[in-house]
Amino acid sequence: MELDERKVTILKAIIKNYMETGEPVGSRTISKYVNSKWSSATIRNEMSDLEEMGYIVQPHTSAGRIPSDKGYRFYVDRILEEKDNEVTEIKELMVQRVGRLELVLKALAKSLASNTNYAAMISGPRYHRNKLKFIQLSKVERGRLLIVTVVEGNIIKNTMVTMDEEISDEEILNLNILLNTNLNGLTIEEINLGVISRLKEQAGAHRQVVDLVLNEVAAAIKADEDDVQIYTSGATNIFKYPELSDSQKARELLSTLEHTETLQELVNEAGGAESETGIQVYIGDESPVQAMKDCSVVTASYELGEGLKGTIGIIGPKRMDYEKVLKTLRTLMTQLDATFKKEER
Amino acid sequence: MELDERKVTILKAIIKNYMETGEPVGSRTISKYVNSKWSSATIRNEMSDLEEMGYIVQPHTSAGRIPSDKGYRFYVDRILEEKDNEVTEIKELMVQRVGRLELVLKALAKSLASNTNYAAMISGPRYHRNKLKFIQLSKVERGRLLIVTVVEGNIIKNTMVTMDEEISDEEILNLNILLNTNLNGLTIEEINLGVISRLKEQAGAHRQVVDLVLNEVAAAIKADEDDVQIYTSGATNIFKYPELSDSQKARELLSTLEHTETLQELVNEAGGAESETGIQVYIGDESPVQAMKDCSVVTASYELGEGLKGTIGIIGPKRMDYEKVLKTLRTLMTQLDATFKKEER
DNA sequence: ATTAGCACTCAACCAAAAAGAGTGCTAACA
DNA sequence: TGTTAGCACTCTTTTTGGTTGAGTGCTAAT
Repeated sequence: MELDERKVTILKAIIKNYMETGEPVGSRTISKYVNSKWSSATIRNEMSDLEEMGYIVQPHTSAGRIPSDKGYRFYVDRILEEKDNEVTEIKELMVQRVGRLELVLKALAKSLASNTNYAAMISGPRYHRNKLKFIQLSKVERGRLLIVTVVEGNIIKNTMVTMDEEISDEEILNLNILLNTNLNGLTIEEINLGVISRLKEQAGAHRQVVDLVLNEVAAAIKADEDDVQIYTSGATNIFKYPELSDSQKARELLSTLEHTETLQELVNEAGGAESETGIQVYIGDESPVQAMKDCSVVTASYELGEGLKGTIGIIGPKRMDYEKVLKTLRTLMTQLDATFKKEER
Repeated sequence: MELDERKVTILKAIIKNYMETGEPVGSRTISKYVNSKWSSATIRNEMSDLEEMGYIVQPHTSAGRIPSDKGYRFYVDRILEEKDNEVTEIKELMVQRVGRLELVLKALAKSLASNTNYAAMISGPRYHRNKLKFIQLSKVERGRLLIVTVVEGNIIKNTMVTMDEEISDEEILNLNILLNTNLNGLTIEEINLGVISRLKEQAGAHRQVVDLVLNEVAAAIKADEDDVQIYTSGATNIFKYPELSDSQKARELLSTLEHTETLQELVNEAGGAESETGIQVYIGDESPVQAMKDCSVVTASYELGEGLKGTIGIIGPKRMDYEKVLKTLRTLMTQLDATFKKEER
């Protein structure tokens, strides 16, 4: 059977209507919806075909139809593409203080969630393979050393360590120079035994401190690789959609959103499967996260400077307003890119 | 009417039983519960009295009784006090890396939530009136300056700024010395015009940089005063308690837990009303947050070093296991104190 | 003062009935 | 031949009414 123009029109109408109401839609409704060009009986016939072709389903015999995953997929793949991508301005993003990445991400998630009325998720950049850009030791007080590490992408880590050994300001200065000249531009993997022993040699009396510092730096970065920070917002938005808000489903979903380990998978998947635009749409079972099989998930990966990547996700009902979400994400990507590029020089 | 011993026994039994089952408890149940000393009829009479006195209520005419807020209050105030405060060991806290306060707090919230099966909330320390301990400027690359600020309590802030002006390593060294000697030990409020102009004078050619730095430091600290970070965990635990998990209530509660602004009030209140132990119990309407009127909230304030205070909260059903929660919090306080004191030297 | 007993209340449960929404099919129509 | 009106049918949802059982309040006996 072929998907002729009328079928497409009707399918479109069904999906659109269902997205608005969340209720199964019947033939009469559609008949009125598409300007009474066809009677409900005709629509019924067409619907019957569409069901046979797998684009829509009936929750039960005497109910209207709702789009199947395949239906949504069709909608996303074909119908949305036709539209021109007029870029609407997203509400001015609160990206002012880029030094404080954490806050920016949180704010971003929040703004996304309240803009779309879905749940939003955003992962901090993954740290992997990043080059050390700058190390700074400072003596904050007797026996306490502050280690500041900056890697490419301007991500800053602080670690405070306590030392037994006493160390003078001048010695710290020298250590700083030593560390920076030897380590800058290296990735963690590249700081191997050879580099370390050379460092220690040059450190002279303070090889212990060097040891300590290297450990801490490694640990700080390591810890972050394991658990990339993930921020969520608007989780409770799902209560706005009756089909998701029965106790059982809601609980499962919210749980998943709370436990970032599971979201991690989503991030990995999204970061891995490179689509052209960096935007991925998972409908129902397509989602890598089982708990979201009744939802749709749209992910986008953003980039901040030298290959540092993070992921943004919108989680909502299958009948989410794909058009708006995609538009929003696209705009956001553009803005983020612009912001970070400017910041980067 | 007086609350004689028998009434207390019965009230206690009602509360305890209700806390276990979550169902209204009837006279027969209690009759058996307290070792058949009194018949159900007697219990009924007593219950009738207790209801009149406001300690228990009937959800509807032919149901058992459940404790009222007043009933719980009685339980918390009187009955728990009697128990000896044997301190049980809390599961070993993951407080290893105190440099990264954020992670510690998150982990703490998580552990609390999973230990108690209620929702947990923890606020970072409030920043107010804290003395600057250390400032460090570093040139990360051409035209980019990293400002690291440490205040008492070892809370570290980073800010990255971009400068037009070029500045040499040596000049930065001097600026560092200048800033530290002039600002150390001062609170933000104390850095007034006088201090600033003196600083600028001494800065010579680089008064612009000084300006920039001071602004950033002020902004960094200011921003934090406004929105103290609050971390929550185990929000979905509330689904474990049927009386809280109907869609409407759950939604409201979860929303509140998600929007930290409201929690802020809780933190302020808890921090303000100093009880002897620093632990506060809010039952139902007593809570400063309206959305929690069907819950009980237990807050505790902890201290980390020089007057830096934060708040921990447990949010659960009114029939929460007060004994366990209080015990857990008390132990936690002790451990936190110990940890931070050690860390502090 | 305590308790047994009984009448009464009310949520919860269940089944059956009615209502309503929507379909599929057939026959008529343009 | 494609479209449509109409009707019988299906299935969910809502309503209704009856039943059950837990639990109470009151009274009268102990």
